[in-house]
Amino acid sequence: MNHKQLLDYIQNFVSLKEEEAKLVVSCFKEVKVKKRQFLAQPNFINTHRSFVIKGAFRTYTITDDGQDHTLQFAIENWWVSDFNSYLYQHPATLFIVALEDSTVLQIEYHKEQELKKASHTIETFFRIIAEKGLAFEHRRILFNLTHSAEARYDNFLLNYPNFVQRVPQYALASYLGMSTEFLSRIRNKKTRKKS
Amino acid sequence: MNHKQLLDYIQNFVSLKEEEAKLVVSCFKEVKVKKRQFLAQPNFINTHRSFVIKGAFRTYTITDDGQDHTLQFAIENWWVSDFNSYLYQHPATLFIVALEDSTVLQIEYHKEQELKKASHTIETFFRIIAEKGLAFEHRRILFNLTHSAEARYDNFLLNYPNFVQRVPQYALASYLGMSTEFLSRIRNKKTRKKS
DNA sequence: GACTAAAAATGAAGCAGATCAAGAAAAGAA
DNA sequence: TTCTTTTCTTGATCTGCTTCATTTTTAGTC
Repeated sequence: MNHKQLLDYIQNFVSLKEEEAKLVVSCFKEVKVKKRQFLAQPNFINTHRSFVIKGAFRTYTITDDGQDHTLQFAIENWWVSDFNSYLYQHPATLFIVALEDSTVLQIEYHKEQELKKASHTIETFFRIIAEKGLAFEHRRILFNLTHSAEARYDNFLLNYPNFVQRVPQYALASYLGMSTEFLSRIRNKKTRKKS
Repeated sequence: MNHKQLLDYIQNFVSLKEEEAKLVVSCFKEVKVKKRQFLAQPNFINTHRSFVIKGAFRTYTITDDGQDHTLQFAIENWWVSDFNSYLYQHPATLFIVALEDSTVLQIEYHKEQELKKASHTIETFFRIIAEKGLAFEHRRILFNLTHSAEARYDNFLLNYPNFVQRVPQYALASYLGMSTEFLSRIRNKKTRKKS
């Protein structure tokens, strides 16, 4: 049962009572997505947010000049959505695409509101993950402001070594704010050094 | 009474009962900070977070090569802290300096935990501001990834026209991820165009 | 109002990283 | 296995932005 994975994840942060756990489970429905399929697209509202059970996703936008920019990746036990679209229930600006055949658990926006209203503990859980997300993005912004392209790549490699193999290089480059070509050069320089 | 300003702010998001309002008020203490004084410094834990009643602050770091990078500004009705230090109660990496003579209301970390535990509504409030903060930083990261230095400045000007006068230009430049000189050139180009 | 210190402006030179173009390698599909 | 498409690599050239050095302007202080 895939809901166990979600409950385990939640219980890292808070302890749910029996009924709360049941309530949570009843609000999430399983969805399977094949590689290259989309979970969300610009102009459509993100009526759901998704918890990744298995697989990997990329959240990105395409600018007028055709350039591709990655805002986020998500693998097992991460959440994925166009968060601005979800939070404000406005049309999305981002694509969310599956990088592998994936399974997610989805909750509908209004169901989430009900959950948070019904249980102080669940409210606490959502507060905690929002705060952690915010702290994470602060670190990211600061690191991006203060480091070169190469240092950003090194840092990513250090923090998410397992991630790198699962993500196409052009996507990683655009996440780190550099061109595919430049990331290719950085990598090439490193492998030459090592050997 | 300055606590009214805080309560009004909170009640934009949730409705507090009489006792909850009193409880909140009892947890915040007023602190005055003169221009150029520090609210926080690297290596010290942010034991408090601050709600700005009056004045302006800048949150920044200085890299080994002496460069100054601004993570955040805060004016009236904004929160200010080294959020990673506050959330995890770890030593800070950021300076927080007053850009003007300022007044803040401070809450101690453990008091905030108690507040959130004591009241579902207050928990909801903190969840909401964390979510809004997260959505904001997502927009910021995406905009930074997808736009040139000049466009980033234009966007800031558009969204925070009143802010620009209160913030030194070198600080704004470092917030927007460009050198002071380059921002100067951008501005100069614009004023020449207009006249 | 004169003096001092901090911030902003300006020119010249340099560079990190982008762009363009073309080929090589890898992954999917039939 | 072959064919097709996508991804990655590599070289050549270009540019947005930085850095450095100096001057001008603004703000703060006695």
